[in-house]
Amino acid sequence: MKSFEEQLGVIQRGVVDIVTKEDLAAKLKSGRQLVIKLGIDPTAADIHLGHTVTLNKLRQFQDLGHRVVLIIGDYTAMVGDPSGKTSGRQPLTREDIVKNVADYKAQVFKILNPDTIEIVYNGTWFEKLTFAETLKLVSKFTLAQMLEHETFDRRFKEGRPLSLQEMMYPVMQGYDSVMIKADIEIGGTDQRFNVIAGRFLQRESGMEPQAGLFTPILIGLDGKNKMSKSLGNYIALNDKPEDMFGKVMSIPDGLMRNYYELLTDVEMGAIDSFERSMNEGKTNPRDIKINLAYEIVKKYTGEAGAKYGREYFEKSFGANKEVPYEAHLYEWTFGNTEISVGELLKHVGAAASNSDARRMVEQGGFYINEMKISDFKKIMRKGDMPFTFRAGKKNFGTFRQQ
RNA sequence: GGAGAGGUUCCAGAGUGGCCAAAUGGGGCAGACUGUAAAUCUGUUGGCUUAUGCCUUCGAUGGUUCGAAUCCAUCCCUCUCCA
Repeated sequence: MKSFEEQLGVIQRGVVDIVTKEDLAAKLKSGRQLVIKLGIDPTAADIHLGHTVTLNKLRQFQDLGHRVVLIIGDYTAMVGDPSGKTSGRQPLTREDIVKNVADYKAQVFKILNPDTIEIVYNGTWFEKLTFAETLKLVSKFTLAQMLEHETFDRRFKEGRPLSLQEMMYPVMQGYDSVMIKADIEIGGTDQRFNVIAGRFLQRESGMEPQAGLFTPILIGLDGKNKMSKSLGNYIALNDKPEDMFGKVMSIPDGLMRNYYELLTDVEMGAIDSFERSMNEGKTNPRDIKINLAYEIVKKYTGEAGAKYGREYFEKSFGANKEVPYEAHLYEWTFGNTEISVGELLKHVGAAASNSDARRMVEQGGFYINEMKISDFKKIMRKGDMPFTFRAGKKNFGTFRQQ
């Protein structure tokens, strides 16, 4: 096992808050193998880079030789997300959960080491709790304590709905920590309250409280909101390399440092020198971003994927750009031998409706064989194949007989 | 249990009988500019083989009316205060 100082250096990277530093230090100094906890929701199996921030941290702990426990919150999933507007989720069926977890594993093992990870469902203990035991657990908390949770407090003050069951979320998550005797819990800053509830319950149970390690919430591609699927500003682990590369390239410059630090293994010193060089005008920010995209894509799709992504990007948007029409091939799968361009746009997913397609065409965003098409009623025939099309910047492809 | 406020298009939020597919802002999309960055500017933003046309939409269902997001009834949901 590495020295205390070495461990701390690795652990602190990208971490915005530690509760408490003293507790963490004491645990690390003890020299024993620590239990590191991360809870996950088995609801959405589609992981994006925002989720990887904590996963990366977990991996670091694995590499340091600690015991990493991943808790699948099959019971917590019934409660609903306290931060969300939607309270009260539909309980997932056993099959849903099993499927989601399988999908989840396939993705997280791109980051985590499957050989040393422990995975447990919190239903293991929650399904055994009697109502009396549950009451006893809940009785440890007061309303005032709950209102220390900013999300609850704000909703309460703004007069928005706030259900009791939502308050079970921190209670349950805290109980998980008791059950696995967690030493350190990792989470985004939004997990602060829940992690502290864990410390509280552990102390109540006569245990040494876990330390909380908080990673920032990753900002999405828009540079403003947190990365999330529902906002559409995300990069999924399952994205194709070229899409992943392109998406990284579209982030605002100000986000680059953040992404380097949280999403890549590039040394902090190297990141600093990139930044310096950029600020002094020696390097085009674009090149630093290309490197960033390369690093990220490499992590999930390997060297080959990263190279392909970069080539694709440079061909599409570099100095002598040409649209890589060949990247998306379409066959003539229409019932008819004639089709309006509106139908075509809908078919390739560039437009949601005919009206949408019409708008795009009329606004000059549609090209067939590099020729701008401004007539919405233009008809394409099967015999016109092969031909290329482009609608806006992101939709393009080739229609051809396979 | 009682009293009051409220539920509008992706979001916020106007609209209180016809001029409302519904102001304004945000977001989205398209265009210009560019480094597929940021900022800025322009256009557009329910659907329909584009139409001084039709259909669907203003919590739900019924009703009044030539005509309803707007009025009435019932119901569902949220919040506030009181108990």
